[in-house]
Amino acid sequence: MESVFEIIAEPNRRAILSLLVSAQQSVGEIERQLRMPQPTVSKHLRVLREAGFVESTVDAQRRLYRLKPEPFQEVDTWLTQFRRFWSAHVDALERHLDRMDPSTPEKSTSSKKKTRKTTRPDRERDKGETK
Amino acid sequence: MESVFEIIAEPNRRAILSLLVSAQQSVGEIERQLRMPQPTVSKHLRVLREAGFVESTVDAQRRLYRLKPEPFQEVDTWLTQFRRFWSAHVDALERHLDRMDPSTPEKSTSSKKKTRKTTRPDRERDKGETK
DNA sequence: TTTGTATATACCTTGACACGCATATGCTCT
DNA sequence: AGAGCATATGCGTGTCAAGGTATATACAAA
Repeated sequence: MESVFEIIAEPNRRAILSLLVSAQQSVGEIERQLRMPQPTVSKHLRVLREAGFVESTVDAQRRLYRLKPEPFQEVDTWLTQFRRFWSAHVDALERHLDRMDPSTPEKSTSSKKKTRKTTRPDRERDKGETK
Repeated sequence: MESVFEIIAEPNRRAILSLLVSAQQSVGEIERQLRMPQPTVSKHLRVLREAGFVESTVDAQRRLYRLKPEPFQEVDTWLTQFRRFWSAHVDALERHLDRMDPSTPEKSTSSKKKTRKTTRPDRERDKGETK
């Protein structure tokens, strides 16, 4: 189990991580909310723990798990190299939309500077290939 | 092969994607730069294409592959839910460092407002558990 | 100590990929 | 048409990880 990417490739693990965003949780709570058998939860938590995604503290018989930030930052760092690229694409799309915008009917590469957060997706994607 | 996360879990595929950031490449160029057998490259490209990470155009016998932005945005969107969390942690670390900063020796929750890009990692991580 | 609860681990089976190798398809040039 | 290059695909194999079931460990309460 090498990289952080293999860790988050597993849907159940992503579910666990999402659960832990709101607050720390015990194994039992995770088990109930996600409706998965306890050994499964424990195994995934072990993987997540060893990969540094979570850490746990002992509370009597319970173990409380919470998120750790580093691996997420690692993913984000990887993503960085593609950001320039995709924001360029977004800009291209934007120019294209500007061009067909009735409020700027002529050539104009647009004059209103929009403060764009390059980190956000511009639209949802639900074109085919879901299966 | 469901999610984008499974796609990028494969190291060779990530290598291919990184290669394509700089410019579009033919299969043969990828093959040579990454030193992997041609069928392997083609197979990974197929997966990447079907997942929407790349698209190709035909140039005689060559096929030129280039990146598509959408799947990366999808990963970025997923990461979003954890950003608040990890920037909170960075802030906590920051406050902690402030507290032991000789220039602000007393209580002070710091007064200098630093413009922080929450999207960047604050440090490298290479603590144990790599295996 | 016994019983109950919470969590971790061991063992087994199954399935999904990734790879190597061989081969097919497609295009170009002579 | 035939030779040669570029890319795709099919098949057999090995590996590894996920899930299920059973069991072990640890703590708590009686």
